[in-house]
Amino acid sequence: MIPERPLEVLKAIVQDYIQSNEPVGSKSLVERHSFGVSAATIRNDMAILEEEELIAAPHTSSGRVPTDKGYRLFVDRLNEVKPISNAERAAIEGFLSKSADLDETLGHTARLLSQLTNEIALVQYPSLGKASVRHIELIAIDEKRLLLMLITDSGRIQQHVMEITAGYEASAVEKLRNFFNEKVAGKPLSQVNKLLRVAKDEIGDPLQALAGKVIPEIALLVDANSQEKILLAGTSNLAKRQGEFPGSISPVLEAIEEQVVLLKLISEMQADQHGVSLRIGRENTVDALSNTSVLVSGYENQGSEVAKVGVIGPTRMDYSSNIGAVRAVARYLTQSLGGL
Amino acid sequence: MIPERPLEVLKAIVQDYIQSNEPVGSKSLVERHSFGVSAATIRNDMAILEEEELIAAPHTSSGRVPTDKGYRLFVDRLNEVKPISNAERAAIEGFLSKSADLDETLGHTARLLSQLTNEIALVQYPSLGKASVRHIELIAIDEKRLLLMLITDSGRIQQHVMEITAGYEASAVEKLRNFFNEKVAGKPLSQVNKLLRVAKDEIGDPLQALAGKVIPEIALLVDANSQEKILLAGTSNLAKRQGEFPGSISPVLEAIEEQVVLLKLISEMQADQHGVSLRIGRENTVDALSNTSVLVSGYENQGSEVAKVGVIGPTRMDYSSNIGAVRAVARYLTQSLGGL
DNA sequence: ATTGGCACTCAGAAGTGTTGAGTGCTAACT
DNA sequence: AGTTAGCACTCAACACTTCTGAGTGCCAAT
Repeated sequence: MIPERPLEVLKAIVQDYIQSNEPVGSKSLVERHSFGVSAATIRNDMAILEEEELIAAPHTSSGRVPTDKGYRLFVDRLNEVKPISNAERAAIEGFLSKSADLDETLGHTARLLSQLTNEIALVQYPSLGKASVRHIELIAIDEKRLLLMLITDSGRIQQHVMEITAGYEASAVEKLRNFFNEKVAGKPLSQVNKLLRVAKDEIGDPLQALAGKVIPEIALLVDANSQEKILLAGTSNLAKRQGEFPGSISPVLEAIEEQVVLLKLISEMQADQHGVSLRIGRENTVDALSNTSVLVSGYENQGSEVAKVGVIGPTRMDYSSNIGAVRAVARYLTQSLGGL
Repeated sequence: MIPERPLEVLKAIVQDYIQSNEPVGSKSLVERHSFGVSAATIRNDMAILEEEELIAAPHTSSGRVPTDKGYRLFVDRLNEVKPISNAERAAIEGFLSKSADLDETLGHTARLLSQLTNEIALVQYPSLGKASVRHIELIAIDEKRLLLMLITDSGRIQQHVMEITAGYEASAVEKLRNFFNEKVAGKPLSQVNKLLRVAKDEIGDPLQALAGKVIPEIALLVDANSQEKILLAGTSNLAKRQGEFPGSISPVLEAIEEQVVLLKLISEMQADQHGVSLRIGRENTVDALSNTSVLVSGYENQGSEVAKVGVIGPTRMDYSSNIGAVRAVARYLTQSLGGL
């Protein structure tokens, strides 16, 4: 077991390093914190920490830098989550309350979170899961075009304009709409395609042709809905803060633009006691992300967790603030979705 | 007047410099191009060019680099626009043909252009201008929520979900919709708010209350439509290519994220003989952009130019390819909008 | 257990050659 | 006239060295 003071020292090292991005030495530590002991004593404590591989020296006889393991211990045992400020709270509430539908809400959330943390924000689209159809709408825009809308109970509204070569009756559209809604409203998305295919044969002859054209388009909307997808925001933060990154940032950018990899990664992550889940450095199975930490929290809709929201940044990110921000945003997002 | 060969030399310098990002010297010039004369002669030509401030030396006795003026002459008189490749054409067509509504189309366009050029792409939303209402739609989602849609003849579809505290009749919604469309369909957006406000008083009593709630929300949609707005894509290209930029890139990022500045800048730009408009380096009135070139082309809707699309990159961008790409994308965008 | 003292280490800054790509100029050549 | 070879000159970039200071590890004294 590691005694108390060395742990305090670790905490101080992490904090100083996050702030300065410079390896921190015993002397500057005693200057900036009041341990009530001398630098030499701190050095002894640091020797213990190094023994435990919680800190490491970039080169012989330089200051120390926390290892992934060090950050991990810091986050799990030493770190108090900093609650977001009132100004931030106001920003979140103001931002999210303005959003009308799902796409807008998620887009706002991503941008908001990236501004709050100065990191890259990610927002996963709610998975198909138990989502079901609330409503299907068909609108005749003009003689040759039909607007299709699919509204799910998760609040997502999707639309698609389709061309109709042959003309059609205005009343036909309305009949078709009612017919579709009768069949699929309230049904889970996963069943819609099958239901519609079956329904097609039941339909009366004057509508049959039109229905044949519309149904595949609805299927496309449903598929687009079930596609797992991640929204990113603030990638330009990376460019701005590039000096804080060891090595090049291009591989990082490439990795996070690779949706599949990212989806796999965050789907593996399960919330811990803070209500968030964190992968530090090499804990990420993705090689290009070995210098970054990924921090996510789940958000809910209809009472069950549907997807994740979080940030990606250098391992030396400000965990206190970021955990607070991600947690708060996830909470407000859940709340905001409840109202859609 | 500058004689022919020196101009050829300038052309070669620009091309080599764009390719290598290194100051180019007389010797490497004769090696890579066949001028049929010796390096010494080229040096004499370069002296002329330097006299004219078309090229400059970053430091005494190093290779030369084109000045803004040099790029300008190159683009105006020496440069043949490289037509886009078949593969690129296919990519554009494939990409844009898939888009359903305006937002989607513009989003795709921005991403496409940034991929095509490896620069930051910008797409300006069509200005209100002569756009008019094609259709207003009201859809009852459930007892307490109403979905508002505004479809303009520029193909833009906007939606907003509003909460209704008091209940309402299903038929009332339909009546209201018909009423609204009667009043404003086909009318210019700029008149919609006024028309609706007047119409409100004409409406029968059972609908009055509901109309009173809906009309302000429609006004919001109209306003959102008239707001000038720019879409950016590929800002992470900057991070990847950062070595090609002199100095830091942060100010550049900040400048282009400042929509107002950017809007002012591109609204000043008028197409030249290539069908595109180009500001090179300090020709941009914005200080932070003195090392970048802004290249835009107008795109049309309903036969009149509505807004601009283009790229931002280092002054040493590949003008040949980029002009081709921007032009092509603008043309396809116009075409694609015609079909909405 | 803590501390002052001290020898030791090493990255980074500052200073010192060396090299080579590149220039500008002149005198000779066509 | 325009072109060219030749040559002295410049200077960024690189390699190499020296210097410095923040930092360590260890030990003997408290």
